[in-house]
Amino acid sequence: MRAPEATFSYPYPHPAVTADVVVFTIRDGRLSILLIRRANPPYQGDWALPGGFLDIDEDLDACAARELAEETGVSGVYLEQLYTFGATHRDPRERVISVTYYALVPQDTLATPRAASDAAEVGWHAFDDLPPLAFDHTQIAEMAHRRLVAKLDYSTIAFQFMPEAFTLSELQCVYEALRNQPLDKRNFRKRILSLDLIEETGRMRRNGKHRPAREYRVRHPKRVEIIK
Amino acid sequence: MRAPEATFSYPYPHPAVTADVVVFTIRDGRLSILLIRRANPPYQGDWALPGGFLDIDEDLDACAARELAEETGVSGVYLEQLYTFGATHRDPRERVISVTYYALVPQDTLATPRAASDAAEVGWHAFDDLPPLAFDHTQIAEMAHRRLVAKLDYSTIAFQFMPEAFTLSELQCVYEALRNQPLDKRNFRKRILSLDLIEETGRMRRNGKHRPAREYRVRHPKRVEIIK
DNA sequence: TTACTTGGTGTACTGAAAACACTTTGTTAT
DNA sequence: ATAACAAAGTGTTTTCAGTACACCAAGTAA
Repeated sequence: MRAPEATFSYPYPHPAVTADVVVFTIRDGRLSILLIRRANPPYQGDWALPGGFLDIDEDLDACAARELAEETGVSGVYLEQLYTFGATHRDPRERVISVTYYALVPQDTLATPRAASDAAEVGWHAFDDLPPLAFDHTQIAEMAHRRLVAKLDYSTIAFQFMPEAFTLSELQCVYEALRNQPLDKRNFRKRILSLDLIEETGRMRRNGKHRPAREYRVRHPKRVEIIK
Repeated sequence: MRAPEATFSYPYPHPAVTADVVVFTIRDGRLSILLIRRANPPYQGDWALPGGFLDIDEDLDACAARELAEETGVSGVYLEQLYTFGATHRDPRERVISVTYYALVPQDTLATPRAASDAAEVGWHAFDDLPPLAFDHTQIAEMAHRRLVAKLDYSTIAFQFMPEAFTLSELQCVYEALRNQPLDKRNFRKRILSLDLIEETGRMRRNGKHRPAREYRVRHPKRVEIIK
């Protein structure tokens, strides 16, 4: 812990730098993001994106991953830099530059995330029904959403939402939730299988009172590729 | 001017923030970028991207535009945020976060850019024959190039390289320089004209000892649109 | 055994991109 | 004047990927 009376001086004014993360998942067939309720001013009691200040000897990506792990317990997930927000008065305390990231976590990890550090509460919120957010976080979440939807069409990013084993119907539900429109089952399966990026596990999944479905796994789970 | 003995103190260490810009143009049919030779340490005498420190009451975009104008005299061009680089020791002086941008300027603006401020020299360099660059600027330039090439396929970004009036052959040369491969003339013209984004000026261009070409202009020069 | 629910499969149509060669119009040299 | 040259300009056919579309299979539960 740093002594509170220590100060750090520079010949020119320096902004503070934070990393903030938009964590997406699919819950109950709806695209959702993870929010924390702020325990302290400013915007005390409001919902906000998880994130926090950059340590002076820490890489930006590491800061985003650390804040994500500290505030949600998630690690090892897909994390990508989104954009850097730096409007002069976006934080009332001091000049703050926010380097933002977005993360994709598999369905049903973290059914009930625990509150930690400076969060009074943590919870999933359906993206199409977000509460008002602190700072410029609504704008950040919207940009992350646009990027995610755009990447659906030319990358394999959607696989990052899938658990280790899944069925083609489950994968189709993810695509439908993200694009917000139904897809033809035969065309969808043809297209996905032709990418040759998933393979059968050999097991079957019994999901209800009907015919069981084949289980698949992603061949290279960590990799997000550009396609076409 | 700020008094040199003034200092600015914070209870936690703060990084410095810069904006650096990769300025692209097409010169003699080759994709080129604008570099400055550093007048001061570190990396004194080396080539580097134009850029500089963020003023504490200045937006990030404004900083990039200001540095671009100060060091090259260019303004009013297409400028887009690229990525933020913040590896811990990318600058030997102190922790520096670089918010990078890329800019596209029309062919033949700035045939001979003038050196200014902390640049000993300014010059265009063909992208496929760059000198070693200071800091992590080679990495930044390569990322800007990947982004530019990717955007060719799904946006109208290439028009930003064109002067007010141009011929279809000139436009095709730009696409060929960026993709580094020849294109079919008939298919190219059909595709470009079907976008309905350019119109004839009514004038003809005499470019040599052969048939003159129709001149075109962009309908909405400032706008970069996503297509398809 | 029947009704129900989701899993799983193939073909025909449509529209966009790719391949491809010759005529036109101006300039310059003889 | 005319012939040689150089880049401008112009349509059709082929190919491939995306879309539309309907029925049988396999398990569960009453």
